[in-house]
Amino acid sequence: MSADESRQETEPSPRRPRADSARNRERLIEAARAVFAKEGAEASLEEIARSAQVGIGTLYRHFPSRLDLLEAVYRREVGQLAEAAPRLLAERPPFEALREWMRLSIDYLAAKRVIAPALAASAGAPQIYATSGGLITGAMTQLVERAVERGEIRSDVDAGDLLRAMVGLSYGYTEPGWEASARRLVDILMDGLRPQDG
Amino acid sequence: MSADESRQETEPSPRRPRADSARNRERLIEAARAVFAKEGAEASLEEIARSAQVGIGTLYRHFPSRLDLLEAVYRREVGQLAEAAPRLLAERPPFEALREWMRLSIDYLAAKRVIAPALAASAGAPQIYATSGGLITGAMTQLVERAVERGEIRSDVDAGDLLRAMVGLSYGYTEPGWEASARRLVDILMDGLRPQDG
DNA sequence: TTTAATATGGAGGCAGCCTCCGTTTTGCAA
DNA sequence: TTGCAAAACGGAGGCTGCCTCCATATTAAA
Repeated sequence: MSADESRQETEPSPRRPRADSARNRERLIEAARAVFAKEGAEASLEEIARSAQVGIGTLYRHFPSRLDLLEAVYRREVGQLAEAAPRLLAERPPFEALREWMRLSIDYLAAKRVIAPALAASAGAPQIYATSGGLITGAMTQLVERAVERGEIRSDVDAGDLLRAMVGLSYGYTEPGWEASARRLVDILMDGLRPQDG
Repeated sequence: MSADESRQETEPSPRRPRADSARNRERLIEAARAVFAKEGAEASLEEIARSAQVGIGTLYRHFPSRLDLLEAVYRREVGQLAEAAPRLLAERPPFEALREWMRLSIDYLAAKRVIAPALAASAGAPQIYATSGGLITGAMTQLVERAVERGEIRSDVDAGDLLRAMVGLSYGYTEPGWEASARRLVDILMDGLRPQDG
C-alpha cells in the first residue's frame, strides 16, 4: 500500500470526481438559470436538458427533483439574502433592520419570480429555505429575536409567522402595481408589529 | 315583468338549451367539486371527465379552461363571502367588520385550499374574483371605504392592497400551524392599519 | 495500458393537455 | 308523429412532459 497518499479524511473516497460530471453539472445549472428566467419555475426539464445539450437522464441524475435544480440555481443568491441580515443589524436599530430586510427579500423574490411559486408549490416555505441550510429562517430568526429583546416589536410573533407573510406578500409578482403595494403592506405590517398598548 | 319573452337585446336565440347539455354541465361541476377537493386545483381534467362519465371533449366545451371550471365550482360560495361584508358592517364597527371579514375569507380560502393556488397560478387575484363579478373586490372596497370614512383605519391603503395581502396570507394552506399563524398575522395587519400618529 | 468505477443519454412507458370531427341526441316545425 | 338541421357528445390522436432503466461510453487510477 505505498499509494496511500492524500487520504484527506472521512471514509475512503478513492476516486476524484469525474471531469465530465462536473462539466455537465455546470452546463445544466447555467441552462436552468436561463430557462427558468424565461419560463418560470414550471419550465420543462426536458427543455433545460436539451438547452444544456445533455441527456434528460443526466439532468435527473444530477438533480433528482425540480426543486433540487431550482435550489442549485438560486443557492448563492439566497445565501446573500441571508447574509444581509447581520449586516443590517449592525447598521441600524433592529426594527428598521427587520423592515429593510423584508423589503429586500420581497423585492428579490419578486424579481426572481421563479422562487415564490416554487416555495408555494412545495407547500410553504420549508424546502428551498430549509435545504439551503435554513439560511433564510436563520436570518429572520436573528432579526426578530433582536427586535423583541429590545422591545421594539411585540413578542407574540415568531420568525415563522413573518416568513409566511413574506412569502405570501411576494406572491402577486406579475401584477402591475405590485411593488408599491407590497411596500405599503410591509409598512403596515411593521406598524402592526410595534408593541401595542391596548 | 312576469313572462317577458321579448328579446332583451343581442341576436335571436331561437332554441331552448338542450337538456343533455344542462345535465352534463351539472355532472361536471359536481364531479369537479369532488375531485378538486380530493386532489387540489391541479387535478387531472381527464379524471374529472371520467368521474362525471362524460367525454373529455364535453368537459372542454363547457369549460374551456381549468379556471372556468374552478370558477363554476366555487362561484356560489365566493358570492356568500361577498355577501358577508354588508352584514358584518351592519353588525359592528367598520374596523371590527373588516377584521372579521378578513378572517372569514382566509379561513375559507384555506379550507377550500383549491382556490388560493388557482388565484396565484393565474398571476394574482383578478381571474376568479373578477369573473365572479368583482364580488370579492366589491366587498373589500365597501369595508375599507367605510372604515376610512370613520377614521378607523389609515387612508393610505386601498382594497387592492388588502386583497393582495389576504390572498398572500392564505397561501400556506397545508402547513401545520397555519391557522394560528394566519390569525396572528391578520391581527398584526389590523393593528398596523390603525391611523398612525407618527 | 488496462480495467473497474462512474457517467452518459435516449428510448420507452405512462399520463395529461387539447383539438378535431364523425356520430348521436334533441328541439322544433310541419 | 315525423323529419331534420342545429347542437351536443365523446374519444381517438397528436403533442408534450415526467421519470426510469440500462446498454454504451468515458475516465481515474493501477
